Amino acid sequence: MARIRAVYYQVAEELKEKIMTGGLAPGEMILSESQLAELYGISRTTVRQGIGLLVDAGYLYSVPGKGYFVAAPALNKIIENVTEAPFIGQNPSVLMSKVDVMAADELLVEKLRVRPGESTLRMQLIINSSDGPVGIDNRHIPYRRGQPLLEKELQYADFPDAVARHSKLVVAKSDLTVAAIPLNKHEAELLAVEAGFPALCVEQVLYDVGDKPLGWSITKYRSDRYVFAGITHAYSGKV
Amino acid sequence: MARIRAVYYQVAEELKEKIMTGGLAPGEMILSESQLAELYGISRTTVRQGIGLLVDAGYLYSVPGKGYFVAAPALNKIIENVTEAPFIGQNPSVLMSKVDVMAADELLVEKLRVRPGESTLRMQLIINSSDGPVGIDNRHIPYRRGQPLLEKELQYADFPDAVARHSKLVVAKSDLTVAAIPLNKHEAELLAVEAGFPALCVEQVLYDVGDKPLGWSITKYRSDRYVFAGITHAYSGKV
DNA sequence: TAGTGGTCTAGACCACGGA
DNA sequence: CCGTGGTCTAGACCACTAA
Repeated sequence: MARIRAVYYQVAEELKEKIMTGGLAPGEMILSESQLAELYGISRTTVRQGIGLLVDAGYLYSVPGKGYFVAAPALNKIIENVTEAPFIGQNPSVLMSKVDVMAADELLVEKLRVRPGESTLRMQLIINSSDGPVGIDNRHIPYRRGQPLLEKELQYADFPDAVARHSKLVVAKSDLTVAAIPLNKHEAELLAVEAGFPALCVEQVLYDVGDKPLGWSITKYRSDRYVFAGITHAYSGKV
Repeated sequence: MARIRAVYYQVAEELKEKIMTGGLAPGEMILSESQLAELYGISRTTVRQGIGLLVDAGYLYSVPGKGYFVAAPALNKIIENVTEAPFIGQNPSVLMSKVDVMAADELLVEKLRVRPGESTLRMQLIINSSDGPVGIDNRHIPYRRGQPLLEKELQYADFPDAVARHSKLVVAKSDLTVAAIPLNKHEAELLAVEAGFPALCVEQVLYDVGDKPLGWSITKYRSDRYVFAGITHAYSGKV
């Protein structure tokens, strides 16, 4: 085997090619590790390294005691989110319009699992483009006594960043929902449209490694100036 | 080392623990492969296997010639999509309301990159729950001469499935956008609301391995009966 | 020059599946 | 029983980084 790329990488590419061109059908078993090692004149370890790439990428799966099988391709439900592109309009900028500490109401108790009445940091940010207002972002973080309010940190970073900096904890998970809602009168005013105008409502709850809520953000975008976009793949990167 | 789990797995878990409890800060270099091998009394290969898990999961990254470093945790932009949960209402069912072959208009030429006027298969599906209509799904697939119309295949499978079966090609990628739009009079009638009612509009273009469009689906959901939901993680599965 | 991660070898033993 | 993948060892050479 020539050494343009690593040998294990070539093994992976060759197998992938056989799979993608139909030489190996879904459900079919491929040659065993030992057979491939002998076929290519390389060690079993190297064969395993190549096959490992294809398993990780979703082309193959292993059945211990039997062998490797070609996986049925299926668009998995993993979305690579593109957050920058969807702005319709240029030069997005963010303006912190309100910051205060409020007592947790029912909604905050539910979202952040704090005690009713507990102090909560609330921020409102207006997202603008050169064409005018795009969205309103309302962010809520449980207030920790003695934690200074670093506005510049909270303002400029994106929400997960801001929360991680403020809470000094690792944001490990987030739940995300995207919905369509009509804007109420106040929101519509801020976004320079009439009440009832449809908005794209992106809500995100951030959690630490122990599933404790660290922050809650709800952003309402003018539907004519923002869309939520992403890409899904049947096979994941590499090889 | 006891053999409750594989040794390499224990190595990964121990390192992960050190990272998550702050014993190892982001940007910090960990012990080298050889040092860990000696420390645990195992081979370098086994250490590498364990470290590999942490690299894949996003806890560590390697700098050849230098060492492994603790990665700064960041909620990545990968979303595990939950498609089943978001139905508000029970017992979703799908009704194929229209199937025909149409000549490609401008929109179809853009989305499916077919020639203007080319035959295109069009389907309209109404999504219902026990509470009433939820959404309208419009699906478009380039028409291939001699490809029989297998309604039952096209109706019951989800769109990527249906396209894969019909085109007999692997659906490898899809572009997805989620937007908020007001329903027009006809759509509003089908969904039993008044015109202008906000809808969540989920659009998906499916591509084969060569980025050739295989199908285009645009679904409009009643905003009070459907939300788009997902989960994001800073670290990906395993260990 | 010494140490690092990246690649590769030629073995070994194990649990498991199937004939 | 033999073949499979899963784990593990004890080496080797390489390209690269840093002192």
